[in-house]
Amino acid sequence: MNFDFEETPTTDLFADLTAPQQQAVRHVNGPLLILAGPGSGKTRVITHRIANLLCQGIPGSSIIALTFTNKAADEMRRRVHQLAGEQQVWMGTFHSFCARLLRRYASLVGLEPNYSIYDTDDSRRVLKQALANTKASTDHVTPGGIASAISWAKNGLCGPDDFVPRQYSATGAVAAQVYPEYQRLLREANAVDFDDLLLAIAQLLRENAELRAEWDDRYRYVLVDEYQDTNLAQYAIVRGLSIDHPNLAVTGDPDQSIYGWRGANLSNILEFERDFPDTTIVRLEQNFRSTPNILRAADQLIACNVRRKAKRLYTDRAEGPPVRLVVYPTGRDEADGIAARVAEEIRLGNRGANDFAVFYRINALSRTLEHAFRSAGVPYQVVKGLEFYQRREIKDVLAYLQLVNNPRDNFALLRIINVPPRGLGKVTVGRLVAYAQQQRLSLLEAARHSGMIPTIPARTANKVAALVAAVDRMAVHVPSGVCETLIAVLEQSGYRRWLETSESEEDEERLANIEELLTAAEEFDHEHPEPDQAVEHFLEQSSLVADTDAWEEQAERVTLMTLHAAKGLEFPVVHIIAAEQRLLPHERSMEDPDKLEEERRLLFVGMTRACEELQISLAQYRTFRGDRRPTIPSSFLMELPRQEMAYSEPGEEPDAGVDFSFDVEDFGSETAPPPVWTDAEFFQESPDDYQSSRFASGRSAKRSPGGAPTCRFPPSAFFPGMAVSHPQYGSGMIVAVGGSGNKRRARVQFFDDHQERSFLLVHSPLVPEGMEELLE
DNA sequence: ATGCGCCAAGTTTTT
DNA sequence: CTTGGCGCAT
Repeated sequence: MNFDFEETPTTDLFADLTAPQQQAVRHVNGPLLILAGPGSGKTRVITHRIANLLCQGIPGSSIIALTFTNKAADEMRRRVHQLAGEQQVWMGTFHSFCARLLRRYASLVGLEPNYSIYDTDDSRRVLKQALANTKASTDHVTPGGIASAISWAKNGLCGPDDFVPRQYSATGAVAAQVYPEYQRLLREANAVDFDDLLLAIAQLLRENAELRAEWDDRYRYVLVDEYQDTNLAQYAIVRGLSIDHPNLAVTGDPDQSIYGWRGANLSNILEFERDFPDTTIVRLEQNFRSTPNILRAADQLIACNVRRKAKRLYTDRAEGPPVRLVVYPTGRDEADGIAARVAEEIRLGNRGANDFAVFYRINALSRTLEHAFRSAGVPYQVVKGLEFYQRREIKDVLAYLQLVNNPRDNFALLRIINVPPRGLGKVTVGRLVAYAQQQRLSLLEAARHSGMIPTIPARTANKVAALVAAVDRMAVHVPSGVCETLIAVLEQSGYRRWLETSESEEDEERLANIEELLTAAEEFDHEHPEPDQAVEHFLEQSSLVADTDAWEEQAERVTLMTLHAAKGLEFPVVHIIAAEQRLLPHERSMEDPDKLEEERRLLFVGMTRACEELQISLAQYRTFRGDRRPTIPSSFLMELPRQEMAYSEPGEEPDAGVDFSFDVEDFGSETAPPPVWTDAEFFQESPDDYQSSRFASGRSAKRSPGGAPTCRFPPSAFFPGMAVSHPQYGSGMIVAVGGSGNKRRARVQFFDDHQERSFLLVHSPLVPEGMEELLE
């Protein structure tokens, strides 16, 4: 509103900002790199800067702000609105921006404007079909591996013909073979996958100079949030929009880059200054979020990374309670312990449920937590990556909508051709597909001709014809908006009746979900008064929203989410669970140093979400994939400032000076009690000592005379049941441990010679299985 | 063609 | 422990 706008004096935009923040907000022309540490008021700076640009008389329509998540875009929009009123500024995700642009230029890349957007699940089906069509050998490769190879290629701007597989890579070879067919199938169905959205626009901007100049001119001020997470395609897009008018402002933090697996290229931010000459660099290093205790721990951890821009984090805040490290006997104890602690704080009235968050590396770890919180009667919400829009019934119904919007969408038709069941099975589908291929028709067109397909019996052809007629009846409603079309889909497809007549409770829930979808559709219609493109835009939105976006900030509930989902958020109290080898550095990221650094950044992101209290925990035994295994403490724990942290076992006061020792009787007993680490044991070496002893004593550690530890792992890292290897005796398994501290011993059964041997752990060259590579 | 049941596999993170 | 894919029996 104009009124608001004028009531907000320019000076207010700079009030309560630090000097560096003001500098960034004031910056108008030329490239700007804002290196923003966690909690440094980055969003504030971006929104104030947009408001400032508007104050300078720059039209909102020439400003574009690109984010990675809808959540970030919504937040930005809300805050800019607050500062400067309703604006024409485009604020949205890269994908939604590209989707919109691609509608306009669809024909330039062989698409029609009503193209479908396939999510990962849909893309999988296409890939499966492509694999079948090319008869590629699937030995030694997984569909997932091929999918990510293709995705990787697209993010690196490699089209199907430029793809050069890595040598000696089975997956690469198959991907090279399948990629063109995969792409052909997508185009045939007038569909794109997520990566295509970026790829297509990047290529357009690169190859079509006129078009590039037009959009560069249109968006003279470009802002990119989380720049450290951009991949090559996104980089090309940003670059293309910033050549004639290089008023590009990016914010990011190399230490918070956690999407390398998705093709994010850390070089984009590390080399921004080289790419854009005369860049102004602003460093936001003051942290307004966390206590110094938390900050020091996070800072010391991240200092272990090599690929980074050194950065000093500081805060004016007062010291808080020490960061806690807690060891629980099992994963269940861990969950129960946290839930109990949270429940107690709430009961005492110290905190509300929404003050707490629990982070974990993988979604699978949420189950135990959910169970614990439910038993403890603590309200919680799980922020899952895939929820609503991935549900079968939602995807089914949306597939009808997709088919109606894009009649060439073969995969949508394949999905719903027999849902609800209408007697059209594999055989009929096969005949339709064959006919469509032979006649070069879309599947729906082929279905229209079902009566003329000799291989299809008349009775079946009638069923097919009925389906086609139903789809046609749905299509009639498209101009009237999403809600009406959706209702037509539910009626004409028989989907609603199918669920209604079902006895199962599951189907009842599905019906409820569909009602929810209808509500969303209604809302959408309400917000988008022009009904002609409503269905298309609704589909676009539903495929580009993640459920992370549905997280309710204000709800009185504990938040449970993955470390990835936590980025950009903050909570008074944060718990990070399962700080264990193979889980927190995830097992698939342990060998590659770059990936290991990314895991470290992930933990860094998690830690820096905490404002007042931070607890990192692990379990000695964890049940995973059905079986219970002893764990190895995360190597990252060795990189924290252990001397100033509070270490405790559940039930113990922090730093209570616990001293557990094992009886020798425990040796050899099958049911040995879980191993226990004392503070002293666990934190035996400072990081520097740890590193130097690691690298000084090579693979076959020699016994040093003075009694200094030569083992490269703390004695407490070894448990009964753990697989270990020995440079001389090969691999074996620990059958028992005893003693504590430097006297802790392990008895190992070796597989090679079937002998049992006993070791004084501090001096042993024993290495936990799978950790050998870590030692170089 | 449908539905059931078994076996197998595969599990990071998300637009 | 889950999901999904496949094969068999009806």
